[in-house]
Amino acid sequence: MTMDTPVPQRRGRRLPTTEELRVWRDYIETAETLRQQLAAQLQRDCSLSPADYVVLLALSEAPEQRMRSSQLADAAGWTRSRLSHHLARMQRRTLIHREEPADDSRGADVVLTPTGAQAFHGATVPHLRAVREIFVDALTPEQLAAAGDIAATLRAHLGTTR
Amino acid sequence: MTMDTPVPQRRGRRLPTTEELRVWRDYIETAETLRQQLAAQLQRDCSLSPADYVVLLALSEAPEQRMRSSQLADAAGWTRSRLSHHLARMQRRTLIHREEPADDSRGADVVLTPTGAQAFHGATVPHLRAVREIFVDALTPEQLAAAGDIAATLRAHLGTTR
DNA sequence: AGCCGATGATTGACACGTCAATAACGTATC
DNA sequence: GATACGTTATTGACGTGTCAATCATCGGCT
Repeated sequence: MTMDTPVPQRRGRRLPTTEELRVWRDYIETAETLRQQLAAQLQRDCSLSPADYVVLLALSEAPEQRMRSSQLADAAGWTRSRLSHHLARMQRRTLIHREEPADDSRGADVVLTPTGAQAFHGATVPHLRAVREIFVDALTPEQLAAAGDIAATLRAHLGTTR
Repeated sequence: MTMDTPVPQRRGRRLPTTEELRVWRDYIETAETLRQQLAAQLQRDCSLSPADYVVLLALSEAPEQRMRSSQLADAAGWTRSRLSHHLARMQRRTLIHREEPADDSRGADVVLTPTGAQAFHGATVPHLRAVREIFVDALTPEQLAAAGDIAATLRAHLGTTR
């Protein structure tokens, strides 16, 4: 995209160098491309979005394949709002349905339907295979370890600055 | 650190191990979190989205601060459709406007407005600073180099499989 | 009992992105 | 110069995500 960039540096190295910026863009755009590829594969082969997959995975592993809405939100690291919207869409496709629990009728129990369970089981192997092909197989064991290390470091750093 | 894999593996190591899967999730979720943090910062401080920033950057660097729609799409790595929608939104906010070029009136020239130029100039320093704080400063020079290397490897691998 | 603040979830408006269809224009070919 | 084809860009429908507002319920307190 940019070959050289006379970016205003100086004053105590406040801003990234062009090389640092290049790495940043490579990092973020590559991750985005991978996410996108995986999503396309999952959609094409299984008619599921990555978000669908996350929900179905969590429910599949849950006792009785049901879960409180708020627990699901925490498990996925999602906003309640986001989850609510997404569950509405999934319910339209009968992948899940919602029940009012006996103990606290503010909450909602999200339950995996047979359709949802079937969709998930059909999706898991192709999805994992795609992860292997697109990510794991591309990297040497050393690179893989480094990738894990970098992600952990970035996460830890996020915790300190926020 | 852990070398064993208590997951249904075997049959020619077709699927990722749990460790590989953990790294994958860390990788993709961390990138997503960073993207999200940067977007929030840019929105809060400058009322711009990352997509706005990409467009404004490209136009700022273009001769006469104008560019063919298709070139812009290529530069950003976007679909024409995506660009079209986004330009419509940006035009509503008077960050850019469109003109019909003389030579080929199928095309559209996208032009930076004064408002757009001002928004970009106000955004660039805070944005670059945020990139430094959230990404560059978190990593050692070795990790940064490794991140660049990994991204390049993944990109190269994508090229071969697609 | 009645109020009140906290909690769990939903909703509406809007930004963003994808896909498929379409419109408008250029270009070659006969 | 009319037809056919490829290119450039836009549009509409829809899925997805965010933010702020809302609704209903729970639980404690007086």
